[in-house]
Amino acid sequence: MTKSKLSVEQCATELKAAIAGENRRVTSYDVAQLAGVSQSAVSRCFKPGASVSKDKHAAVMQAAALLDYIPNAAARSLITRRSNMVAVIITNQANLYYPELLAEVSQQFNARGKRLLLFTLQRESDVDRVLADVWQYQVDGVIAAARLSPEHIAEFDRRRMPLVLFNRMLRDHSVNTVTCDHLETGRLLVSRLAAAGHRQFGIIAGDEELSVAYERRRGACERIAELGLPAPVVVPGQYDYRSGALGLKAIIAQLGAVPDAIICGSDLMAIGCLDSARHELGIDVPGQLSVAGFDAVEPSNWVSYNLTTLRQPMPKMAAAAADLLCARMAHHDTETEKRVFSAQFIEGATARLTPVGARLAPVRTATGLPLPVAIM
Amino acid sequence: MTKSKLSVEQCATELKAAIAGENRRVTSYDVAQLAGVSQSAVSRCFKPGASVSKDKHAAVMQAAALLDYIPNAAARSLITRRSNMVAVIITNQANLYYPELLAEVSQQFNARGKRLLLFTLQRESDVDRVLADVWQYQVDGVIAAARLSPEHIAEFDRRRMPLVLFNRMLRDHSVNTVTCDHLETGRLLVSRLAAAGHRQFGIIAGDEELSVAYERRRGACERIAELGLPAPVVVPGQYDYRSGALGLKAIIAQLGAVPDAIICGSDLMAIGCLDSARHELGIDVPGQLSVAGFDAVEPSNWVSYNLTTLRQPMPKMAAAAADLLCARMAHHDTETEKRVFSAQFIEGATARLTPVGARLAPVRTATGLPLPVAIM
DNA sequence: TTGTATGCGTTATCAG
DNA sequence: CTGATAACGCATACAA
Repeated sequence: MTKSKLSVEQCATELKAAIAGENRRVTSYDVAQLAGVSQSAVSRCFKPGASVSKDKHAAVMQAAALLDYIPNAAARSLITRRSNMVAVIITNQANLYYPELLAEVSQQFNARGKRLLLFTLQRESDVDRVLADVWQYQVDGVIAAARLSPEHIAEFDRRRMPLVLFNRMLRDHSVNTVTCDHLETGRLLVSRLAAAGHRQFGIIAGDEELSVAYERRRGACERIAELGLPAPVVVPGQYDYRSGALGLKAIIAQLGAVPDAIICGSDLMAIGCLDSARHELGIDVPGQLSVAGFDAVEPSNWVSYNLTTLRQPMPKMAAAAADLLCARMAHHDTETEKRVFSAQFIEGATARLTPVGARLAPVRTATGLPLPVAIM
Repeated sequence: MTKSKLSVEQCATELKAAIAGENRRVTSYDVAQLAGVSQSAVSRCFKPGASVSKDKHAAVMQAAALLDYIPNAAARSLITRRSNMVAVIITNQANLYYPELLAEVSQQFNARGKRLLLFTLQRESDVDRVLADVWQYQVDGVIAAARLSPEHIAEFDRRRMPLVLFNRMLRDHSVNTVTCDHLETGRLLVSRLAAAGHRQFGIIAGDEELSVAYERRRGACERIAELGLPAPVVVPGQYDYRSGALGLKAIIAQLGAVPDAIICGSDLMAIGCLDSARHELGIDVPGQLSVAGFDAVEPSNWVSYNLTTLRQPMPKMAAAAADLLCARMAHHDTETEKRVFSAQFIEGATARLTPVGARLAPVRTATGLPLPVAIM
């Protein structure tokens, strides 16, 4: 036994040397030769539910280990037509929640045996260049946290490439989507602030080409109108820290006074607004002015800020995106679905709030589908 | 002309239908057939420096466009033995500078025609599982911002897989590395603080299994000893916000007093320390206590903090990593190189500092190689 | 259970 | 410049 094993090892070293000499990779043929079986037997040994006898399996695995053999994913994907890779397209915003998103999505797909091919966009316009790569690399599906045009969507359809949009809505298009109900979230924030007596609102919006920013702003405006409050002052922003200070000043200038509350399209802007109000303009927050944001990025929770904000259930959203995409990859004919989550209200300490009295209306989904999970 | 073109288009639609019927992909053979050329001609048309006649090229490209043909990267990588993919292995720390790293690295490699296969580690121990995937996917090289054991390094060598360590040092191992001179950075920080009169230091270290944390701490301690200052109080931390407050209290408890300055292994800890000092313990920073961090993450620059810290030149480091890896991928026999950058001192306002008088000693590299760029 | 033979879609080689 | 042909490394239908 020991003797035979030794000789196998000797053969292995010889074989490895030969392979290195030919300057090629270790293939299943090499393993087969060393183990004294056919190439297909080796292939089967590396396939989960294959039918191989116990001792043959052992022999193959030993040979494979001796040769440092690992199946070649490129060759496999060529024949199986699945690469087990998923592309993630993500805009390179200063958005502090993207790392969290990326970490969650990565974890979810790894758990499902998929690897992530990462595409970060400097500008939204890079998406065309990136898509060409996506097609080349034969990924099994795509998660897009970037703005896609209807033409892009059409190309996904044409190529039958499974797609899940993350926090990007595209009206009138049948495409898998995972989002928060940002409209409802905007409404909710106004409701809570109005209940505490705030009447004059200022809004620092994000880039309204983004559905997230648009919906948050629209939800807030809608609710303000419904409640018969004065029209809010809306100024644009870029989702970054600097926009917060600029927006605050623009609102004050436009209104000729400090409003009761400022709603910012993102935490970054809220934090910028807060810093400017407190340290630059000497405004008491929340005594004189309430400030609220969206996203609950890590710094919003720091003692210096303790921001009133709304948290997206990122882990659940990432899991949902993975589920949706995997389902679509398994059966191309599954119906598209929009999963809409609701955000969790974080009271924080930058807004004057009264304890929540009335329960809020249930979150509605755009498709009328049932809401998977109500986080509130 | 128009007539012939029309007929080509008709053929294209027919061909596409046939392909769809056979449920297969569009291949270079299909394009060749439609364009009336050989398959090799098609292949050449998609290769940058190929020799194809002008009109043939045009015909092929037209046919390709009509059929939505894109070369299959898996098949290409099978024959060329290059996948044009680079793996990035990154620990999923709350480290706020990782998104910046990822964005920069992504951009750098995309510019060089490489795609990123992303592997995020929940725990450092996941690295074994991840490496198996790395071998499978036939990536051309690996950027690792994670802790690798000498055994791991050995496996990279054995498989002749190009590797660049990012901000991880491995002593006594010949491996491409891009880092900041964290030792010098620690020394520098102490020098500046000592020059301003700080004598009693506290240090909140990071996880010292990480070379970054270890070197920052050691550099600081070394310099403190050299200057003949009292021994610093060193407490452990986890690189996160919470560790800052815990560390501060531990230092005060251990010392029985508030030290002159606290050096934190990361900005996150410095910010946590700062918040705790100011808002929890009522300590005046920098009047009573100076606080400094490392990394210059985005929040360190916010008005509420304006942290004294040191910035790693991330764009240059990412570019260096890409350069190093690409060089190694092109010629496997290039010598290993350690590129050591120096950090930029950010004065901020959380430490009492005197204007810099004496110039600092030049940064030294571990290998004695010239320093590529002195950022200071 | 096992081996044989074939094909996945491309690039490389070589003769014309 | 062009086309035929041979790899690349694997998975799978089929025969044994």
